[in-house]
Amino acid sequence: MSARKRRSISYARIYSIIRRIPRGRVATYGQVARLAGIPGHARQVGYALHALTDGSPVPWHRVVNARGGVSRRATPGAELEQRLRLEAEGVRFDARAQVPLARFQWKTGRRGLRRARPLR
DNA sequence: GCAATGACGCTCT
DNA sequence: CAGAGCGCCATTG
Repeated sequence: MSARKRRSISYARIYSIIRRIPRGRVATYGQVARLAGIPGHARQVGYALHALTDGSPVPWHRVVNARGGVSRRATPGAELEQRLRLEAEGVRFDARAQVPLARFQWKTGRRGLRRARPLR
C-alpha cells in the first residue's frame, strides 16, 4: 500500500479548525490536531498558536491542554487573560485551575471526541 | 536556503 | 506521585 500521504499541515488549516470552536466551549491541542487531520501532532498546534498574532480572528483562548489547563506561555499574564476570556464565555475552572473537559470540551461529530477518559 | 523558534501529549522510570 | 525523555513540523528573519 502506498504510504500514507502526509498532508502538509499548514498553520492556516489549524487556525480554521480553531475558528470553529463554539463560544463557551474549549478544545484541546490534541483534539484540534485530530480535526485538522494530523492526529498525534498536538505540538504543531501549539506551535501554530504561538505564531498567532494579536487581532487574529482565531479564538486561541478556547484551546487548552489535555488536562483542561492553560498552557504556560512566554508572556506572563497572558495565561490569566485566557482564563478570563473563557470565564467570560461561561467556561468555569475548577480548584485546580483546569476546565472540566467532561463539561466544556467541544464535542464534534464523531471524529473529534473519542478520548474522554481520565487523564492520569 | 538555512537556522532558530516554539501555546503538547504520552510513556516510562 | 513527579520528573524526564521522545516524537513532530511549519513559519520567520
